This record gives sequence, C-alpha cells and structure tokens, in this order.
Amino acid sequence: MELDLGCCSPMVREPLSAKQAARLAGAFKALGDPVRLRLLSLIASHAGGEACVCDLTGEFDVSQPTISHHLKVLREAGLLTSQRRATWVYYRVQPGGLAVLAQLLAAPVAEPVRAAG
Amino acid sequence: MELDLGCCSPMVREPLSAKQAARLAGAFKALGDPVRLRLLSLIASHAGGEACVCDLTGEFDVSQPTISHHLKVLREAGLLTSQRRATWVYYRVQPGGLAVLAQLLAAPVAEPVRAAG
DNA sequence: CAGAAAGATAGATGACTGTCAACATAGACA
DNA sequence: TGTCTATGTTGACAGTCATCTATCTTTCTG
Repeated sequence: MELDLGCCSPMVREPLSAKQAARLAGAFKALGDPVRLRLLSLIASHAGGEACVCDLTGEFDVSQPTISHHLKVLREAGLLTSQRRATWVYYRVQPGGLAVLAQLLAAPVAEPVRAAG
Repeated sequence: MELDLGCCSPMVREPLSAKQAARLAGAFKALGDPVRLRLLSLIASHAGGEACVCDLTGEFDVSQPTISHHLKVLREAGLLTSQRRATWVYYRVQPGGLAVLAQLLAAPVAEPVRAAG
C-alpha cells in the first residue's frame, strides 16, 4: 500500500471525499494504537533508520507474535517497509508515509477558513 | 482533553514514552474513522470555521445519533469544541489540536536518522 | 539432515467500536 | 403550559481488534 491520495492539500481547506477519507482513516487507524506508535518511533529513531524485530520485542510487555502483528499492520498501512537479511527481518519507515499524513493535518486554523468553492 | 504532550518533537527523532504513545494513540484513533475524518474537514472548511450538526448530518449515510456520537469522540479527543447557540450546536476545530499531531508526524526521513543519545 | 533461533501465521477469545432505534433533553414559540 | 425542532444519550447488537498459545517457515550451523 502506498498511501497515494491523489494529493495532499490540508484537510481543513476543503472537505475530504468519502474515498480519500476511507484511505486516510486506514492510515490513522494504524497509528491509533500505543504499541504501534512506539514501534514506529523506535524504528525511525534507531541507528541507521532501521531495526530488526529482535531490537523491538524487548521494549514491550506483549508477546512476539503480537509485535509481528502490529508490524504487519503498519506495513500494510504504507508506513513501514521490511527486508529480510539472513536470519533477521529489518523494518524501516517508508519514506513519505508519515509526511503525507502530516501535510494533511497541517492546519492554518488560526485564521478563519472560508467555504471551499 | 487538551492533547498536552509535554511537547512535540517529531516521533522519528527519539522513541516515544509509553505514556506519550498512549495519549497520542487516542488522538489518532479518533482520526481513524472515515466519517470522523470527513466531519473534521467539513467543519474546518465550512464558512466561518464552524458548522452546526444540521449542516453535517445530510452529508452522510448514517443516522443523526451516529453523527452525534462521532462528534463526541472528536471532542473528547481534543480535536473539536462545541458551543450551543439557541437551538443549534456549533462545532469548530480546536486550535492547535491537529497541529500537535502534524508536528509529531513531521519526519525528516529522507536522511538517515541516528540513534538518540 | 538435525537442531536452534528469528520471525510469521493460525485459531481462539475477550474487549472494544460503529451503528441503529428509542428515548431524553434543551430551546423556541404559540 | 404544551408542542415542535435540534441534539444528545441509552441499550442492544454485529463486526472488528488486540492479544495469547501453538505451530509453521526460513535461515544458519554443525
């Protein structure tokens, strides 16, 4: 999944279409779990920008299969990529995945926004 | 709820604490529904930056109580505020609510990120 | 090939969530 | 006061999700 949204103007400028909303909601839902958020930030801030599962499981109170499940959710949401090297599987943040979401949340809400049209 | 996170450096710079992650996950979970995403963008992009429920219900295929429920979720996530004026209840985007999340997602992922510390 | 280690998958289960119909509440107005 | 309109709340139900244990696949090493 690529999180291609047609494009990416802030959602406070004009109403999202139902289709865009469905797509985006999937990505945000993936972020809507504390374990997954921490996984993401652990991976992103890890040396080299990548981490193997063995680097991650020790950080949580949940089982290895649960970690594996969450990684899969993040991968299918277009937020992570994985690569097997020898015995280990390395995850890294998908370039641009978070950026698309950040841009959509970017909000000039300080000033009144007029109706699109 | 105020979405006060201590602060707001990008989550790709250093690992989120479990506490921060729990707080943030609640906000992202609120965004993780297509109806709520559209509600948010409809309100934000509506004339005057606000909309009453009557402006919103017609845009969806779900019942009014369901819209009311979603608005409550967004309000409790710190993303919307509401104000009753006469018969109508007006919702507007909570200033800074989305901005906190956008900043957290802000990601210099193009360049390799080194381990924190 | 056997065994070990890393990670993924399958199936089960309890908790949560989105939805609706029915009812309750708040304000406007006769 | 009573009634109408706009919203919110409650209770129920079906579907989804996070989690676990058990098992499987892949890869390395004797």
